[in-house]
Amino acid sequence: MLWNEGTRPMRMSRLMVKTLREAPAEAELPSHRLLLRAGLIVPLAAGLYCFTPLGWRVHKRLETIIREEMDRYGAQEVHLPALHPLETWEQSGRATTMGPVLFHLRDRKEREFVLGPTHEEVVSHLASRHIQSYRDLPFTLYQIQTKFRDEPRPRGGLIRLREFFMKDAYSFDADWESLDQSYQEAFDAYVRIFSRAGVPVVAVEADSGAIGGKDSQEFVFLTESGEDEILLCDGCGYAANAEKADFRKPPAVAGEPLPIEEVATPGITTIADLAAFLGIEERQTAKAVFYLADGEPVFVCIRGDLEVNETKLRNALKAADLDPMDEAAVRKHGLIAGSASAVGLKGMRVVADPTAVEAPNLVAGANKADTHLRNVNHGRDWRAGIVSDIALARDGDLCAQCDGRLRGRRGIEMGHVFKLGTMYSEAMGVHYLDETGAQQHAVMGCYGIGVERMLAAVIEANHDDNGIVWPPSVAPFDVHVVVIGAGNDDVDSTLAELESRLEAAGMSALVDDRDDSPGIKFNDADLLGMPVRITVSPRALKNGGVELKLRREGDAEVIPLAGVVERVQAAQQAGGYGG
RNA sequence: CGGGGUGUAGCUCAGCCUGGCAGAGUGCUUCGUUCGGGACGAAGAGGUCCCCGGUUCAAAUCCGGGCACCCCGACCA
Repeated sequence: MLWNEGTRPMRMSRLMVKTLREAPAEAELPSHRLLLRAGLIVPLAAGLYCFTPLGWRVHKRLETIIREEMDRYGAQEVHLPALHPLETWEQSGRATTMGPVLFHLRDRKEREFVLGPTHEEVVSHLASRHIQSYRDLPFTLYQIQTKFRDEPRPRGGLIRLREFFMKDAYSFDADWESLDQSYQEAFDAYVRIFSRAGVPVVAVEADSGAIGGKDSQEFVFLTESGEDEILLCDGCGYAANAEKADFRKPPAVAGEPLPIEEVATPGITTIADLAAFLGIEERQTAKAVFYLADGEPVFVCIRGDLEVNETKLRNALKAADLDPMDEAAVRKHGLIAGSASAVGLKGMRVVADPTAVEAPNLVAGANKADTHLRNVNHGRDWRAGIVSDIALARDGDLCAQCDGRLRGRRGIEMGHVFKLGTMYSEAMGVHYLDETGAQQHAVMGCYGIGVERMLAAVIEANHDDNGIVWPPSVAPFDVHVVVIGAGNDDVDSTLAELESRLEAAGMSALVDDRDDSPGIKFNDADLLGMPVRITVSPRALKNGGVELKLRREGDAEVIPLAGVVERVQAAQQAGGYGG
């Protein structure tokens, strides 16, 4: 649990760190500001940071927690190359689907390589060399390794990097039932990892993409500054990424189909205006949205009171790429934005949400300006090529599973567990012979955790106005010793005694021996955030010992030197993060 | 890639509009006084004013182009 047992306490005067009184202007997130102010990281370029000794110690402790929990359930650590031949990515087809995020390079013989953004292909290659029989399954491999992604927008300090450490694990099973168990083991390990590291997370259902796959869950750290929209039911435990979230849609206004008729709607181009103008509800209208799916025009229709979920739409279309049409494309395909409908539409695919198909007598566009149609009915007036749930769940919507309501929250994805299935084992040739001698593809799962992102979240979740408040499990040092009055014989001898006691107990300590004022030292101690602060000073000695203060609590107390180790241990236990 | 913002001392920023000695705070060095919550005095060091080009007697300042960084959206751990 303590990798640095027996090491001498680190002297602040020797530690390669410089705290900053003010954070650089570009840093906005608390974690970003504190990482820079405490000198844990130093920027090199957008999305690239150097870790200082202090920052790297935290990184290593997080890695240790991850390794222990992965090893605990039998996952086996490996190391895979970060440099991959381009052919490996062509073999899976992801050289094109992941195209823009891949960093490309060539060797001296002009052979093309990429820097690995993830390792499904390579681990599949490795596994394929081993797996021959069902007797070789199941197993889970993992590594903690650098990933490279040419992100469109690195951001938030350690939140979104171009080079980062990921703990990525891959399970190989003979069938889906066995995968369920491997998946559950990984899931349980993740719960323990985040709990130990002091990162509160919620597991939410996530989109598994158009590439097949089955269950997929994300471990999300809830924070206003998060980039993901999460929906949580206030009634049952349902939690899902907005991309995936299911909800109960309001019922349609019932009625027998009436004859279609044109109505003049001068200047009306939005659903809200249309409903107000005609004195009807938004759910009595049909909303039209236009997309380009892999370059092909797609007409999308949904009931007017709902929004389109682009992830669900992409999946329904099995499209790799989906973008809303810009004005030029809208014109090019002869669509009238604000007055469009699928009635009489030709030359493009039509995708509809069931709500637009089931509701009778909707008001839809007439495909000419300032005009709409009343009483449009699916089947009679238009027909969708694809009918699929493409509605976006929003804050306040009804839960699909209980009578509760969904609440929208923001969050950052810390980890992802995903039942991949056989996509990669088919592409990369990972197969085995079953009991009957038939060739089968291994069923895979993959499980990722972003280490730096987790570090940032630890700080987001554990800080106050004065600085970081490390959970004992990941603090760079167990104890921060502030020395006041160095040169005084009693202070010097007490410090020496304290240091040897801490060392003997296997506790790591940072000793602020700098020739600075007490105020500077106390403020730095708060900023750096070690769980326990011990002050050695003439005043404390006069009061019978050294002063001990917990970072997460306000008051200090003087205790005899002999009681220090015991108190520090108690504080570590009380931290609530099983070390 | 679209939109917005910023670039001047290690850090935070002023100066730019209205062209004319490159500045403040903080940090750093030295000396002295201090010594329990970012002390005080004195003396110093520190600059490609993001880059390239243009205008001008003269450019941090005006004009053109480029780059970098940050923030918001489409993607991910």
